[in-house]
Amino acid sequence: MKSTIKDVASLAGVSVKTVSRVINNEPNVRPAMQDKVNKAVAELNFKRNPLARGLRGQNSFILTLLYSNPNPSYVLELQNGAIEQANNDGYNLQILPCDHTNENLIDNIESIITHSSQDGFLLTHPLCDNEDIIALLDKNNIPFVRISPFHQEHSSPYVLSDDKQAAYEITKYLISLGHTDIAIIKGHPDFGATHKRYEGYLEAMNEMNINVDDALVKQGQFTFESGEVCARQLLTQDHKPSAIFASNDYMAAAVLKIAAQMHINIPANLSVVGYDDAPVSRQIWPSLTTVKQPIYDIAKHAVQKLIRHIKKQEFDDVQSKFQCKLVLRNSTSPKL
Amino acid sequence: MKSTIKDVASLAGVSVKTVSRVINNEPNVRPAMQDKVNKAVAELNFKRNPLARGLRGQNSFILTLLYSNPNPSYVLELQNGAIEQANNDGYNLQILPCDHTNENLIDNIESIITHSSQDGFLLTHPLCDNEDIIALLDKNNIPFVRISPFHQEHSSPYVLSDDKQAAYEITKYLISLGHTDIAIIKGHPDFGATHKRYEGYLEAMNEMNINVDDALVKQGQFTFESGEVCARQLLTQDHKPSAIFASNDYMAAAVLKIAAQMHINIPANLSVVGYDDAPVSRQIWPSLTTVKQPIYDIAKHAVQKLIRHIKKQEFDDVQSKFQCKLVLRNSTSPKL
DNA sequence: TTGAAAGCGCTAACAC
DNA sequence: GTGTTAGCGCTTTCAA
Repeated sequence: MKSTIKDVASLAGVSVKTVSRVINNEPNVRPAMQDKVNKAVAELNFKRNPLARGLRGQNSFILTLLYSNPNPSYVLELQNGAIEQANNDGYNLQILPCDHTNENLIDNIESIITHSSQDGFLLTHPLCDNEDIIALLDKNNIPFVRISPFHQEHSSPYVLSDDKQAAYEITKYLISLGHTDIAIIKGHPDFGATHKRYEGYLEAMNEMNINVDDALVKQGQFTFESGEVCARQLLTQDHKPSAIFASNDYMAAAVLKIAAQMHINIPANLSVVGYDDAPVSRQIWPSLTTVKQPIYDIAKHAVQKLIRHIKKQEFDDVQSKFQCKLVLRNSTSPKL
Repeated sequence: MKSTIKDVASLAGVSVKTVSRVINNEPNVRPAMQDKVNKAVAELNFKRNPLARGLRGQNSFILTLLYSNPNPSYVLELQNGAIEQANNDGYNLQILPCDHTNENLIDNIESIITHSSQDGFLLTHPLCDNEDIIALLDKNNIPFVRISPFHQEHSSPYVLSDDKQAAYEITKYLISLGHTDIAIIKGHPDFGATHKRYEGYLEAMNEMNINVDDALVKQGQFTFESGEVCARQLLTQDHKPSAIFASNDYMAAAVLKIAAQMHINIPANLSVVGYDDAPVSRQIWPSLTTVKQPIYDIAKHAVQKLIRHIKKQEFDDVQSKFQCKLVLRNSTSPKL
């Protein structure tokens, strides 16, 4: 049977409180006592009952990861990093998928936070830019950490990857290959990443004094289908690009499809870059030059930040910024 | 503040036990009482504290989804279905990723089940064919439902999709297009699905009296890279196939890559089919003819089965089998 | 530095 | 049909 704190106490010949002190690393316990308790804990293979702990104390040691994101590999990497770190720190992670376009979103979330007990929230974009959600968490005094927010006014801590810088670099890379007619397919306007990536693109173009023709800027939605539409426009209009920066890999894959249908050789006659290093970027031919965000590390760090925030212990910067990595593959080549 | 059962009791002017009876739908409460309690519950927006409930009762209302699977879209669909159904039935779902190749797998799982409280496990393949895990759960008397097991001897309930039938159908489809030199790239031998899909292929070939040349049967690993290796062999050896059945979409995508490099036109000169309806099957050109498993429904059903199993209430079949759907896209065409 | 006792919110057991 | 009481395993007073 499962051992309880009482079992440990009687085996060690001390009071339950002393056991509690030892397992919680509280001060004021003599080393001799600690040894006795630790031995008993080991012998009985004792672990605290998290339910009882949560019921008694004011914290449940449950962290909630709230997301609304159609990118499975992104979400899974986020989950894995967050679970890893949470477990390391003695927390459980509750996974909470939701749909940011759902009308009842706020009500759903409210029902969850009012009637279960989580110590904190991890909010991914685009949810972390939703003012109603933020207001709700603030109202209920629930600590949260935002992952990749676009708006950064709020005083809560956040973690992000330097999307603008990465977009700048990948655009510079295309320019370094000799391209000047570089089109961009933007992402969904609700996502902060969309704007940051566009800014990085613009900065690189401006810095190199390359004029950005409006006709080379297309509004996508981050979906494969939107990528197809934009690619078809770009490759049939008067001003045709020699390189296309798609704001994610799904849309970049769509460019490859349209190019194949039009018998445009990639990368010989058209260079294409994506963003995210999604599985498809490796599963397609030519494989995509793209940008890899350190999602796993971001998630781990966000959990650490959240726990610090919950414990109000150490001082921590409000912002943590992670650098992305360019991944050079086969969809780009020097301009002929 | 959060309301408790006591608040409800005093507002309704009844005892806590009566409130407990009402919120748990127990019998022997007069309608008038029920009304009073329900009104108070609504007014206070009361919800049970799951921690207290779990601590007191012998069940925690936590179900654990244990998986070890490199396919993000599969895992996420599974999660979503399971979460949906669990929440509907008043359970929480704990997500537990693990690595089936990890040496300490059993110890890790044992540490989890010994010292936290879950009412039941959902086991996906290949974990559900791991005898050590099954023995561990049996030893601890934890109910579990297996998802897509290969070995079906164990008496615990399981849910699966009819992989053999789907593989049979997609092979028949290729045959119906006039193909006879149909190669198969098998999946990782540790996965039950690998064998079922191979069986379905063999059955279709045998039924149509088509001899299966060993040279057309390649051992893959479900990875893109293994698909590349097999495709290169198939397309360079003496006996070249006119159609290839890859046991999943990743490997099918790899076939497309190798074919592109060898300037083999798909589907005109080579038909390719995959399995799983993974995102890549839509993000690649030509898009893949493949098989869609009803993963979401399988997950929901598995949760229902698990809850019934936990409650030992209704009789339920040990096996639930779901049919897959052929998805016809652009990677297949009649043999020239 | 240590321990006894109370109680978190709920449900099971038992009384009425 | 309804209420009282005990106690799940733990941590938090507060006293020693």
